[in-house]
Amino acid sequence: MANLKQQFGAQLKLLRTQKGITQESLAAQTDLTIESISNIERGIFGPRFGNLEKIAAVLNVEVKLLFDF
Amino acid sequence: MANLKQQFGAQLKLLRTQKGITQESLAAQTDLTIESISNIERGIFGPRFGNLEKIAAVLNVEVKLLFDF
DNA sequence: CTAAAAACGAAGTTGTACTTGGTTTGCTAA
DNA sequence: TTAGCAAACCAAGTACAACTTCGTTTTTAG
Repeated sequence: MANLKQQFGAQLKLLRTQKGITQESLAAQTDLTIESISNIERGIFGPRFGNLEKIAAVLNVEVKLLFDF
Repeated sequence: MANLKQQFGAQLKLLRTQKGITQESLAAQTDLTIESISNIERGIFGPRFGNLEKIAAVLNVEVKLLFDF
């Protein structure tokens, strides 16, 4: 896989779906839009540190797991 | 420790010093300024994904190790 | 003692994360 | 078929945190 954003996005999608959470639900709980979640998962852009923290919290995983690929 | 930026910064400083690399050298190799490296290590701000990738490459570590705390 | 390394502050710039609005596709089931 | 949900996708604009620049001070190491 090409770059870090794409690898991160794929890992996020994997963890999110494993937990049975929709993009819409994740978006609501992180104060992001569903489009932003979609863009992050597709590797269009990577989240800022503040949002990275929020995402990990909602998924109830350590941040490093999001980079474990 | 308070937030993700601070934890990340501390981990970066630890890994950098362990490898005997100066902030100036890391800055040069990542195309960042020494002040930016300093700010990242002190938790003032977190790096963007592109720079995160560069930093890990210079330190010759996987990105997840920078979040391993 | 000294020189290098790094902290610190303030103020400005810029890249990109993020939004908004809308369309489209894929899936599942009634 | 149709309805409805989840998510991909696209273009264009905004916002803000990352990043810079310049200068000074403090800490650390030799």
